[in-house]
Amino acid sequence: MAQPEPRKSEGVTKPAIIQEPARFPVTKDVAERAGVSTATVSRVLNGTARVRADKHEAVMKAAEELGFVANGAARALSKRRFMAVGAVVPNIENEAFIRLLSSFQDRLRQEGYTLIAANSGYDIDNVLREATFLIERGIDGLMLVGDIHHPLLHARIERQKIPMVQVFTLSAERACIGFDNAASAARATSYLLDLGHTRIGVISGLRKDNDRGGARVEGIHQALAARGLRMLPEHDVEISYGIGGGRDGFRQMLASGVEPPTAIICGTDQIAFGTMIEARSRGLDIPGDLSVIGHNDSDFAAFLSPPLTTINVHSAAIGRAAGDHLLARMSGRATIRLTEIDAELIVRGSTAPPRSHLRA
Amino acid sequence: MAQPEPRKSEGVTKPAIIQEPARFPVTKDVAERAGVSTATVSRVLNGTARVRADKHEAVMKAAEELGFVANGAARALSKRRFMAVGAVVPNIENEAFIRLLSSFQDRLRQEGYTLIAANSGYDIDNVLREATFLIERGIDGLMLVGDIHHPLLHARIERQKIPMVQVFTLSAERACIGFDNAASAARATSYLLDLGHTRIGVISGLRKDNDRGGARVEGIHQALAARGLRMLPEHDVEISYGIGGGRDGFRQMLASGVEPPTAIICGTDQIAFGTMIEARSRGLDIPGDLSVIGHNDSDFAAFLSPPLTTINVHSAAIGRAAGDHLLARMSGRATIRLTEIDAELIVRGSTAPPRSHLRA
DNA sequence: TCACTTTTTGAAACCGATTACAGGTGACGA
DNA sequence: TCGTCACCTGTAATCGGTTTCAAAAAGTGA
Repeated sequence: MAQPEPRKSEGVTKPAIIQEPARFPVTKDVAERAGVSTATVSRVLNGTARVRADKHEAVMKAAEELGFVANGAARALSKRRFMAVGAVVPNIENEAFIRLLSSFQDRLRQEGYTLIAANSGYDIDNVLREATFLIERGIDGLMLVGDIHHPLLHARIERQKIPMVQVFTLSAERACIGFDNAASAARATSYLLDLGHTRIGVISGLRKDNDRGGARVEGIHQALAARGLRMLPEHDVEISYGIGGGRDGFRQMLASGVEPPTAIICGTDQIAFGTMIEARSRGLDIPGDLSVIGHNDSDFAAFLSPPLTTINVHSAAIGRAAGDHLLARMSGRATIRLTEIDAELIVRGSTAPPRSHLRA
Repeated sequence: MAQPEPRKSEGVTKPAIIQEPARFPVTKDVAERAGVSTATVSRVLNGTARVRADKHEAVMKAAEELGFVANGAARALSKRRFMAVGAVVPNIENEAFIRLLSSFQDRLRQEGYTLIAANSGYDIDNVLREATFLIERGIDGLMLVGDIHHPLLHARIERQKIPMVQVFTLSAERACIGFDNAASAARATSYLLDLGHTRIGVISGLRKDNDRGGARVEGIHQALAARGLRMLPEHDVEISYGIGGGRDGFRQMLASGVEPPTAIICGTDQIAFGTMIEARSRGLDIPGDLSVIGHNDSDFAAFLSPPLTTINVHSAAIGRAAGDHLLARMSGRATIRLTEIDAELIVRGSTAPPRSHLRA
């Protein structure tokens, strides 16, 4: 078992053969092997200038044989281009953001850019932290969700002159791809009002540091006010995300003691699903006793019973447009500051006129 | 409207004031402002060596005032560490992989590493392409899903000496964090057999280039064979992922004309959900007429009616362990080649003894 | 063949941080 | 006061590509 003790002389001799750092090949190695200069290697491999056919071939052959892979850091340093963009989203596990990132990445990938995504957990300080981390990495562009961020963040982005685009929002100052959250929520509310609902509630995720969520609730209030109605404070509940959250939210609303709403607008389809489950478990009929509207048109929304009416925010289209926008900015092309990709109400079976309305 | 023609002399004069490249500050700028050398700036900012208090302060102040942000590429080049790891997953929109990536990233982030994720769409050539792209970027480590990859890929990884770990699989040769897909599927099958089922079917996603999916089906076959049973070819269907896929799959199974199975094991909870919907729409009772098992324990699984029996593959735990593993390898620490994080059958209401069995 | 373009090419500078190394400083004991 | 040592600090080399510049080679027309 015991290793034989190495002979002393071996220890003294330089460990030539054994140690052999086995570094991976660099341009210089390729250049030597092909009998050209490193400049020529670079020219061949990047196609940046004409090179005589025989040398071209020699370089290709040498690179192939050595299994040469360019060092990205060195390239980024000399080109002053990192070929990567960053994105900070509130929650990487949320379907809307996944679709956003997925289409955003696809678009960038087409032009050779890499996406580095981070999540902030809906915390303004985390957005700053993660974005700074990405900026230090050297990203060439940045996508953020929403318009309200740490003031230091904007300063940092401007200082580094990093092209930035905000999504799911329309801001007065910065480049945005998105929609008017208040207006779209107001539209959904008007739809419910037109059906005859007057007691409308909302169950949303946490609204702290979340301008979109806040704007949506604001839009609902406005639409109600426009018809001389208002929402009871007990009908406005804020929960942590998810199906369980939806159940809790609705339970909480009922526990408040006031007369329950006849319609609820939920922050996500998951919350809407939870609300439906809780309502059903209490013997309520959907949509007869309670209409429910979700957000994002998740896979399962159309398959619930009844199928869920939901607001499709077109995450994938927004991601693609954000990619287009940043790619343009990064290559110095002109861009439109605001791109509106309107949210759309998909009416399915979970909404109907309220019973009271039918009776009247 | 027309711009006034610029005076000729202006054209000749160098555009000094206007142009001003406005480069962002680099170490040298900080050094000058603080009256020290760049070496000291580096030492202060990284805390790599003691520096006299007054200089330390001067550097911090200068860096702050200039809004200095270190250039990641330069740092990566000189440290020969990129501080990023890559991951290639089959489908970024699949819940299991999202959880995997999310926990993997959290773990890495704790040690200052960045995750760069790519997806392959279950295509072996895409895995090669994306992984190569990441390697060129200079990643310090790599996570792959499954054990079967393009031979060139392994060669490339070895050549560049990049620590790599495979997840959701247990391979004979390479470092893995995962479980035995065949064994866990066999266990689920045995559970159904113990309930009295004899006609068991499977609906899975595409199995091409997907060793995990293949192994699972294999495990089911083995468990059946162990009791002298076998699966009808008509009961083995392969579909594209999703709820719609599940519906199609079950419809296809019924359309084949043979007697339908009394239990079905599905590749994902989405597929299981689709199967349940389709079965229900045909007047079948679950679990009375059909038992259904899913995979991954999605959020909604517990909330379906009946709640879905499913195999929890512990994606988050696997992601965390994969992070631990790579972090250890990247800092030269010893690691265990195989870590088994066993999948677990969560029994809920969608499985029960078959009617025929009860009658008997 | 010669003068003059045009195309290819290599040497060396450069990107911006880290770090090996050598030199400088001050403290302390003799 | 001097030597020694511990501790700081700056100079310069380094990482591995890209790119500028000027020289060399090749092509062109007379």
